[in-house]
Amino acid sequence: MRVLFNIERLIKPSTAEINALKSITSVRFLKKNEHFLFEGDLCQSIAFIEKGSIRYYYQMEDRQICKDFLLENGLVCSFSSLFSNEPSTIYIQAMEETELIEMPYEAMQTLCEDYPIWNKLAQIIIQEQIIRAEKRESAFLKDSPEKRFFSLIEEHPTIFKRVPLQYIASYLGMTRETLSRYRRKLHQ
Amino acid sequence: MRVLFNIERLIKPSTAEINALKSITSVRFLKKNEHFLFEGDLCQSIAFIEKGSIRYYYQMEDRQICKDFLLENGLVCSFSSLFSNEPSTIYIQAMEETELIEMPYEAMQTLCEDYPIWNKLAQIIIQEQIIRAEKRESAFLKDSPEKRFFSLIEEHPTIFKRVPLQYIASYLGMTRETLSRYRRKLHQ
DNA sequence: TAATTTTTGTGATTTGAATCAAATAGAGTA
DNA sequence: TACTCTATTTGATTCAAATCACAAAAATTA
Repeated sequence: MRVLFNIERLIKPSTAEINALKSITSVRFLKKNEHFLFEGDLCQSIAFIEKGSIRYYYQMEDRQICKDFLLENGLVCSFSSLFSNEPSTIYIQAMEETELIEMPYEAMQTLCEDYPIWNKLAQIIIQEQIIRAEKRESAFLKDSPEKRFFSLIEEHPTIFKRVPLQYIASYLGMTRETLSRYRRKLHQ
Repeated sequence: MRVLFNIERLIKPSTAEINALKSITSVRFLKKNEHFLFEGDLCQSIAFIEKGSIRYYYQMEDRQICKDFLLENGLVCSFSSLFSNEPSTIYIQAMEETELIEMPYEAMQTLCEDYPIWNKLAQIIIQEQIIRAEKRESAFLKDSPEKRFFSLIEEHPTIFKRVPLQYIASYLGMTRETLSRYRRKLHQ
């Protein structure tokens, strides 16, 4: 698993610890446009992206708004549903054929109790979420839509090759037309 | 401590557990406009607001932007500085005379190792942060500035009595003039 | 209390992004 | 390959919020 390879660079689990982790994971395939989670569902598991891409979106009356994209090694989960045990307010959907390594949250909690190393990893993951959220908030507070566009191009140029532009536009808080105009500005 | 009173409603710590918690706390007073943390500082503690109010803000070249406000029972901390061990990108400042119950993060980690109940509380707090961050992000994605203003009025009407309007305006991502116009709309 | 400073409110104007309306390009399918 | 459907681009127009300029109110300070 690509995911394990990356984890192993971060922390150094023993074979026993790895096997314990593996024992609670399962592989799940999503076809293009298939959903991992619907609005109203209870999120009860987390998953790593082994291959493919995922988007999170809010369904409004007349349009969809992307909250996030994830590529390989990304962690798929509606944390607010998982933690509050309330129905999800977002949809989570595969944008390409996607392979996930999934684990039930309950099994994960037991694993973390039994293996401190995985508890440590869980903590790191949660902390990353908070850091990510702060960055995202600051982008909306400090930057203009135009600035957000140029920052995204700089930090994640690959996104533009794998994600439909209309999704990116709503992620940046602008219309497709406006995104298109910034892209034009960029090329000439 | 008001904070303890609230914690006790959430979980049921024993006297020994409470004493262990108390042993790592200290009281800290901030005068109006005094800072809890400056940009560039390393955040190494967390604090509860016993009395008073706090704002978080980014200092731009020509203006300040409020990222957040906290009142009594609020948890004061630059999580991204604390978790990443990097200098803070925000200022944290008292808006009124403020009394804090502070604890060093390191001592807190030890406490959490020794007393599972406090580890549990720490987890709950972290989870709340993530839920809060998701709500805030969705407000920027889904709502217009006007909608954000009316939502804030509904959810936290008291804020308007304790927080200067210019701070609230930047928190909502608008100018003071625009906020002033929405307020007028509200009154007549 | 008056004087000063800071904050908030109001009107006029500008501007950046949304909306509306096609046109073009591209992907998927028969 | 042609046909359909969807995504993207482009232009014209509208609109909401920013900016600018100043007045009024409130808070601080002398």
